[in-house]
Amino acid sequence: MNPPAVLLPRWLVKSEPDVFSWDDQVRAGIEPWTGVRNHAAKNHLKAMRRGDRAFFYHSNIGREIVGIVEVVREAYPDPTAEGGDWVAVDVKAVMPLPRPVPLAAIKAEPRLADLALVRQARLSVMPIAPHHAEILLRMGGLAPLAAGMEGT
DNA sequence: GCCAACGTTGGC
DNA sequence: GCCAACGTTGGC
Repeated sequence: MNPPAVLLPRWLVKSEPDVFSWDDQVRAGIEPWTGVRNHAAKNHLKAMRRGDRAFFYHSNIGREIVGIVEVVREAYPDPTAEGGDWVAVDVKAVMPLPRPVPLAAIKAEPRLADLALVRQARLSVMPIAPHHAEILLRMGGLAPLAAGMEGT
């Protein structure tokens, strides 16, 4: 049985599962990704495009990548922000990873040594290079779907 | 519970 | 504009 094929995620977003977990995301359907108050993370949110995929990571509790979400609405003013130019995007669950990928396994993989998740522990929204995304997908029990192969 | 990383604030 | 103090995040 081949692993399911999915589009390569371009991003990774973090959530503390006791605040908002993958199960919450699945239950919610479409969820506004709010509360980002870091300028680097904000700029990544602004660069997200409709249809982009993102890894969903449980920080603090679990410390593992648990699923993949899709951006369904591009950056708009964060309704939870008072002032400032903070933004939110809307995301929806695509699928869980057949095998969640723990931070420990990511750190043990030399090819992922320069991943932002490892190098910049506090960044909550980050880009993922295609070759890193492919490694993470395979570790999670999925296979990358080549661009242009959608629906085939 | 501790502490390193790092962003922000505010005095100068 | 510099930098010390402080607060927050998040891994351990």
